[in-house]
Amino acid sequence: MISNSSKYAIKAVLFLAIHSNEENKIMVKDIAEPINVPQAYIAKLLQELAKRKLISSTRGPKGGFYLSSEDKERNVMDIISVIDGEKKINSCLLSLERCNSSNPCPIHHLANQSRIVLIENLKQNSINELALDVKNGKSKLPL
Amino acid sequence: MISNSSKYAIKAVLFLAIHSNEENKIMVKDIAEPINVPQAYIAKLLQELAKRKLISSTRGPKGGFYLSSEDKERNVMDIISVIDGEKKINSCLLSLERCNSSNPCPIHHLANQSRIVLIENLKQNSINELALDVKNGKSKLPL
DNA sequence: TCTAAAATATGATTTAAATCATATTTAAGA
DNA sequence: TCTTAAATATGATTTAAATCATATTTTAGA
Repeated sequence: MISNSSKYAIKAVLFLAIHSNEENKIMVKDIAEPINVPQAYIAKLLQELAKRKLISSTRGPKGGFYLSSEDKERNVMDIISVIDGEKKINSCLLSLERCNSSNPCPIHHLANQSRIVLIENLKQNSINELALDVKNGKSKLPL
Repeated sequence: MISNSSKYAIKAVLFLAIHSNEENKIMVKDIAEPINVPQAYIAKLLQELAKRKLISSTRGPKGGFYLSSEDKERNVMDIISVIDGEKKINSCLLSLERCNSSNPCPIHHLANQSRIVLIENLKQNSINELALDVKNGKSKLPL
């Protein structure tokens, strides 16, 4: 339903939201360890996120990754969509191609509503709001 | 969150609920095709389900798999628990070991309630009830 | 303009899940 | 009791996801 890669990407973006800004960029090697993801792996994901404009980066000395203020207005579903694609999270619990509300599989009504709620919730808060929750003690690190 | 194996197992059990009973057992080869799962793969899963007493089977000529009336009182979560284990579906969306309501990760409150609802729903209906829904046209095949 | 430090691009390797193959055991029926 | 048809047990292979490795490009600062 959600890949490991997406989970790692979400962790990395949240980490950047909490610790970075335009003036304070962070290098891959300083991201990997605190979020418990192998460095070479998170590097690849960060590159993908940067290419797809969900995070920002600059090369060279003093370079690194960070979130611009626009980046911080994104939400968690944006990240999942980029890494996993829309199809994966939107698919029926049994991965049936034809299943939908007018042609429901035998467990459609057990699973569908909660998935819709989940997706809605994942769109509800901006990355910035989630980072503020951490700063206000409403939610906790480490990732 | 839910493995392919669990999805296949659920499909097989629902198929048996709809088409089998003590007097009418079904062979692996007659299950695989209608539920769109490779035969050797579903065979292994059915064997596991039988060993764990979620479905019934007899060997030899006229043998096959079927659901006893007790088997039909099981629910979908029972199947997931046997195939994937409890941990997988109960884990935090970010797979954080420490995340829980009193120590919530940054997206805990976005994801937790819908997961609880999903699990509750998957326990709510017996396999028999789900099969009746199909017979009454409330839900549809194929799987 | 040179050097070093960073991301980027690309592809190789590893691992776990999914899939396949087959010898063994059990039970029905001739 | 023999044969055959079924599940069972076991392990091998394949595939996709996860992970690792490295040459290239860009940029800051000397």
